[in-house]
Amino acid sequence: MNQAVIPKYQPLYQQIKEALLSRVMAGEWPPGTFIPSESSLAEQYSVSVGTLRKALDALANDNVVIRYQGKGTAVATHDSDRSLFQFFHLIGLDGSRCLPISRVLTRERRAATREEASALELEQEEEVVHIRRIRELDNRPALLEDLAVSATRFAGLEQEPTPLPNTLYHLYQHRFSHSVAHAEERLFAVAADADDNKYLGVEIGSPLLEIRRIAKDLKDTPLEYRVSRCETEHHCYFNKL
Amino acid sequence: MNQAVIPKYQPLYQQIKEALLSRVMAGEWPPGTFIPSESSLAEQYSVSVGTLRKALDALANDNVVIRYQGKGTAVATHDSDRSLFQFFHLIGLDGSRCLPISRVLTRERRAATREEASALELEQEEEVVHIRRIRELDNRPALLEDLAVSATRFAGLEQEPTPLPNTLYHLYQHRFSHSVAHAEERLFAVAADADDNKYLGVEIGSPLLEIRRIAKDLKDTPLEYRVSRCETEHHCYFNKL
DNA sequence: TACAATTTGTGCGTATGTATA
DNA sequence: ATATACATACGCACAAATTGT
Repeated sequence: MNQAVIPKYQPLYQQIKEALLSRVMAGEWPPGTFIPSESSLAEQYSVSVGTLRKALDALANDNVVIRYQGKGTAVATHDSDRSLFQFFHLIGLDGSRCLPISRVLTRERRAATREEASALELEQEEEVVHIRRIRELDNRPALLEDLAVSATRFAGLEQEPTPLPNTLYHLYQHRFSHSVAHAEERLFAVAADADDNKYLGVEIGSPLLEIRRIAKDLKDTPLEYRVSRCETEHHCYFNKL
Repeated sequence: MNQAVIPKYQPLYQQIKEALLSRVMAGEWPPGTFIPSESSLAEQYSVSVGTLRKALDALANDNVVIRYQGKGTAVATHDSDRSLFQFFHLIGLDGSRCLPISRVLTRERRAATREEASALELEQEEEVVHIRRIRELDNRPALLEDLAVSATRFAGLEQEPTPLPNTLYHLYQHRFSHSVAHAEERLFAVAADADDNKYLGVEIGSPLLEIRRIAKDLKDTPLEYRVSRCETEHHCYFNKL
C-alpha cells in the first residue's frame, strides 16, 4: 500500500531555494539585477553560507540566476544570446546558428481557438492576442509563424509596440514582466498549404516541419502557444541529447 | 589579441572528475557495478571527501554515475527505462510514451557511404555494419530506420546475435563495451519515397519526419549513425527545453 | 600602477541525519 | 542493533575576479 506523497522532510537548502525563487517570481529583484551577496542572504535566513550556496547553485542550475565570480549573483534575463538559443533550434545545414528577421502579417485580438485555449489553459471564451509573421534566415523566408498569448495577461499587445521587436520573449519580460523560462515542443511533418506557398514560396504539398511550442514561466504557467512551419531545404532542427 | 586557450589552471575536483571518468571509460568498473566509497577514493587521491564529492556529483550530473544513499555510487548503465527515453523522443498524440518493436529488413557488412563515413568520422574505405529495420508502435509500422556502425569497432555484428534485440544500445554496451552517452539529432521534413510507401504504408510524396542521429560515447567518439523516417499522423517528436 | 574591499570559487575538516544491508 | 555509505549542515581559510580608490 502506497502512502500519500507528503514531503515529510525538506532539506534546508531546498527550502531556501524555494523561498528565493518566490522572491524572484514576485519581482523583488527584476531580471538582470543583482541579488544580495551570499553572506548577507545567509544572515537573513540564519543559515550557513555553505547551505545558502547550495540553494543558489541549484537556482543557477535551473537557469534562474547567473553567478559571476567577483561580481555577484544576478537574476537571469532569458534574453541573452545564450538564452535565446535555448529556444531557437534551427541551424543552417553547415551548422551555423543565426537569429531570423521577422515581418508581421496580421496582429489582432480575438477569441481563442480550441487548440489555443487548450495549450494556454484558458477558458473557451477568453480572448488572445494572435500574431502571424514570417521570419527570414539568410534573406530567405524560412518560417511561417502563428502565435497566441492571453489578451488579459498581455493587455494591449495587439496595438503596441509598433513595430514588434524580433525577439518577443524579450518584450514579454520587460514590458509584461513574464519571463519565458521553459518550453515544450512537439514536431510534425506536414504538407504545405496555400499560405505556405504564398509566404514561403514552397510548392503546395511539399513537406514542412511544423513546430508546436508551449512556452512557460518559472512556475510552469503557459504563456505563449506558437506554431512554426519551417522549410528544411536550407535549415534543420538541431537537438543535443 | 586573443591568447591561445591553454588551461593554465584546472580546479582539483575537475582533475579528479577527469581521472575518475578515465577509469570508468577504461572499464575498471563496468556499467552497473559500484565504485569505491567516497572516503576510500578521497584517500586514494589524497583529497578531502568534500572535494571528491564535488567530482562525483559532477559525474552524476553528466549521467556517468548514479548515487544511491546508503548503498554507494554505481556506473550508469544507459539502458534503464529512464535512460532509454533520453534518446527516444517519439510520443503518442495523447502524450503516451512506449518503446517500439523492431523487425530487421537487411543486415550486412559493406563499405561506408560518404554520409556514413562523415558522420562516424571514418575513412572513406572503411567498412560499416548496416542495418535496416522497421519499428512498430501500437501494432502500426511507424519508423523506417537505417543505421551504421564501424565494422571494426562492432566486429561480427552483421552475423550475431540473431535475432537482434529491440534496444541496440543495450547490446552495444554489454557485447562491445561501447556505451552511448550522448547524441545529436538533426530533423528534417521529407517526402515519402517508394520504400516508405512499401514499409510504412504511407502514400508516396506524403510528409515524413526524418531524424538523423549521431550517437556518441562518453568521450564524444561517434559510435552510430542512424536515420529514422517517421510518420507523424499518430505520433510526434517531443522536446522539453 | 598599486592597493584594498567585496563577492564568488575552491578546498579542507567535522558533525549529524538518513538509507541500506 | 551495527556498520557502511551517501546527504545535509556548519565553519574556516585561501584563491580568483571585479570594482573602486
